[in-house]
Amino acid sequence: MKLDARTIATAALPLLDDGGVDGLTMRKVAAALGVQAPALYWHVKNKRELLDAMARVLFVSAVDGLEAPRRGTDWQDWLAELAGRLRKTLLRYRDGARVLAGTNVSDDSMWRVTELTLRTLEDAGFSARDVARVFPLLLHYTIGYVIEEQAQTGVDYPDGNPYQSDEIRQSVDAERYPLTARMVVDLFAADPDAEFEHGVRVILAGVRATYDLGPGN
Amino acid sequence: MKLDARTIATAALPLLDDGGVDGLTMRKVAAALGVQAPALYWHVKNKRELLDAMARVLFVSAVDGLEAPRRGTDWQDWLAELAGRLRKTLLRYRDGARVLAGTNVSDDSMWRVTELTLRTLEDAGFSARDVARVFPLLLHYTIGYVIEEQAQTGVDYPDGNPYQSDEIRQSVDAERYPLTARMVVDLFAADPDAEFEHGVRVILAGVRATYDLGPGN
DNA sequence: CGATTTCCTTTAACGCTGTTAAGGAGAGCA
DNA sequence: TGCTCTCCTTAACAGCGTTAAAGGAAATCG
Repeated sequence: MKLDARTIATAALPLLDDGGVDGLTMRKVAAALGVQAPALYWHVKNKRELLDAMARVLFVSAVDGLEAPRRGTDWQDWLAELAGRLRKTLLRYRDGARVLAGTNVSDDSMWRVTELTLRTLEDAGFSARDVARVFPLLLHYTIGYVIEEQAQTGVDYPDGNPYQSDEIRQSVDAERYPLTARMVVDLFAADPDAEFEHGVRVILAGVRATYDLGPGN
Repeated sequence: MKLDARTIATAALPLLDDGGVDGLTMRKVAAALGVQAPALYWHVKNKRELLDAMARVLFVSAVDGLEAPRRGTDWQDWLAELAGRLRKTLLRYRDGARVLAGTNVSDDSMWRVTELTLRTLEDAGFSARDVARVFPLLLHYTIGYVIEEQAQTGVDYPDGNPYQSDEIRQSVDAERYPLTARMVVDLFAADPDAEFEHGVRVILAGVRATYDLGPGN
């Protein structure tokens, strides 16, 4: 097999599923490729760069095949789908969001999807200034949401994950904090997909309400 | 000095500033307390638990002294201030957001501020169901934003931080992606405080637009 | 009072990590 | 043949989180 940063990163991603990002070692990655650990350093400067490459692969696969909104498609639906795609991709591997978070992804596909987004928003009538703020807003929310989401199922707690609903339920004093107690119950009963989508919709509603839309919208 | 999880965590936080969370070692923390590394394990089960304790200290100090909105204070201003406080606290130490992100903070003060938020929103006329969604929304955005923010100044890249504006500017093809090229320039010229505040305001506008407010609001 | 127990720390050591140094096998080319 | 370039190997290093075992100080007990 031909080795390069991208193939290494691609091989490394599934390894996240046992042990998460903390459990990912150069030796494991090398073994998965049938190679010794130092061999990786020919293609990748260090582990940080491997993680960057993994983040890139993740992002690219999230926006792969993404096209400009078809005529008649609402810009909000299009953005919601983009955020949903990104989330689904991050959820495919344990700690996916932590891998992407704060990583410098400067791939061509990154700029391609950014440009697509900006153009979509400009077409919808937003000013250039406003447009530049929407994409980061959605991105930050998505990453924050998924990090939290994956933390709930991810971390290996030897004796009882404290994210377990029962654990948390018991830790909040229902006498003093009745609203919180009820919220916690609701939160664990909620469908994460719907909850995320809902958050995106709220943000998009905020975008709509905040910015001046040009004539015709 | 009396040692316990909280004092250890408090001593550990400033150590984040050199090396970030990846450079934080039990031995360094121990040294800062004038003690040998294994001594920490009497007070803390493992490093994960130390990081949890650090996250708790961070969160507690963020909401310390927080009070319900004074009469006449808009609920939106109050929430914006809460988010701003959290951000400022996370920014005090390198990788502060990464430390907090996805950590299980089940401190009493966590529930106190949650209850405060919920009550504030209920007073503003929101339904219980809707109310439970606003707090996570702001939290996720804030964490996502600050992680990104700290990544830009945090990571040690030996030769040139690729988050540097010049680096990124050059990596985007201004011919094919003109809107993106302009956005990148704007993004680096922007004031991060204002940008964050703006994002919060958009979200709050979305909240206002999305949910039914009871009579009188 | 000495003996015992409890609490907290120490020293020593374990297996594992990321990473570097040095060298070798093979291809392409002179 | 011999040189060079590419890519992998083995060996080794310092440093990591963590555990085991022992020690010392202070409180408790008889």
